[in-house]
Amino acid sequence: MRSHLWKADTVSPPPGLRERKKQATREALREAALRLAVERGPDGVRVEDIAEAAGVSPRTYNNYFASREQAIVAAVTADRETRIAAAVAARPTEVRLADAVTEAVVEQYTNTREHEREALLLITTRTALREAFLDTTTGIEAPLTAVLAERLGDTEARTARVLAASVATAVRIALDEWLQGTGTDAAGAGATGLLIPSGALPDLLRGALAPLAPAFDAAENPSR
Amino acid sequence: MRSHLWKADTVSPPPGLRERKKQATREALREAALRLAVERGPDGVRVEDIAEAAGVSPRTYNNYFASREQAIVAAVTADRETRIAAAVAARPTEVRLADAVTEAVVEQYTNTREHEREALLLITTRTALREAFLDTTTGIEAPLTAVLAERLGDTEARTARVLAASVATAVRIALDEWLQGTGTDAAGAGATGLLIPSGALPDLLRGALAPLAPAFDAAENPSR
DNA sequence: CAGAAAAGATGCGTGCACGCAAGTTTGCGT
DNA sequence: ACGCAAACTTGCGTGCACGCATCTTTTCTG
Repeated sequence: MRSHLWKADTVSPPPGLRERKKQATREALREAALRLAVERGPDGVRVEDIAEAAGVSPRTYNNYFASREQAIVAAVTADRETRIAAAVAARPTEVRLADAVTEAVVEQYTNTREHEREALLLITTRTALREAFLDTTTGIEAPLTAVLAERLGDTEARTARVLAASVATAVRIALDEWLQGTGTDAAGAGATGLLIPSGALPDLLRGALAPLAPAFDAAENPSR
Repeated sequence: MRSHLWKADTVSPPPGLRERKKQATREALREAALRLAVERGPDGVRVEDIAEAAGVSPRTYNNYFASREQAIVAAVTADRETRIAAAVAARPTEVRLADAVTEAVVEQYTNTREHEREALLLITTRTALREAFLDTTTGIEAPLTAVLAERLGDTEARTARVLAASVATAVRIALDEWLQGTGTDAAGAGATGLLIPSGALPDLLRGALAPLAPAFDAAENPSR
């Protein structure tokens, strides 16, 4: 149930009651996770607490999230992966694909709400939360693969998947460097006045994605 | 202790007694894990059993491996990641870097001993073991980054890391397709006479790594 | 409209997985 | 040779994380 199989086909019948209740439960869990983590500190929240706040049992919690950390970071990333794919799909086909992907990633990772900055600050203070946050980048692969396959042609399905997965891993590297720069547990924990310089993140993302541009160019124009 | 920080500098003083005992413990644990998994089936082995067979406590087991599955697959992969990096480093610098990496990967993933084939068959029967096996590809990044940085020049450290991580993720995709082709839990569990067609793996690996070749070429010859 | 099938929620039991503290072993410097 | 620091081992307690079985809710079909 946690593995969300994403399909490029966005025209689908309106979801039924069961599907709507599932989404509502998922959102309730991740909002509760983040709210409690911010209120009590990340160590003061147990799965039992989150489940109770969301009105479900701890067993149900584990049907949705495999760990405490996953729910907390889910509140931050909130479907960012599908938004990245949608942003790439929305760009005109004459835009260089490598540029389209890069700008979509930069756009989605810097349009942060105030609430999210607070959550990111929280995430930097714990190793398990940082790892879970970095792990969310794997969610970029499936939706982006679908968009790239459509753009490159279905015969390039393998290429689409490799390129999409490489984008995900480049994003992970950029975020890892970014979070390292904000201070690790040893330096960042308990530190006061620490701010996340989001101005640096676009440069890190562009720098991490740049080495992949030739691969995108070659896939887009195989005759060269 | 589980995160093994790999250094390209291979000339180092001979390890001390403590280091040798750590390595011996790690090897004892992974050999015990695999032996017990083969003897009793993967579901018949507990961490307590593995620890006892290796002569350490369960707590010590978790100092070395974060899960039951990690020890089992560690017996299969057995430092393959460092061997890949060493194989790339050993190739003459006039060999195209993309080719060097591809051939090193293919070589290290197909030189399998009979014992390993038995373990791979076991791995295909359980989802958790397959996921853990795929996760081992992340270990390719650090050693390969060091080799690529040396080859491309230290100013390209970021590029080296992105390319190495992309190789790791391409290998993961190839292995995922390969394991899917050998049958999933539904089809493979309990199936008799199922063989892993290792002849197909080189093609899958080459196919997965091919889209990254232009990125390697551009990094190797930036003036073009 | 009613019954069957599918999917979700939950309790229970089991096996972890990890932080912490205390004890032991190894390495290093004098 | 000895003392101290670093690293490792281990017991203990706590909070999971998951498989299984059972019950409930939603969807689908005749």
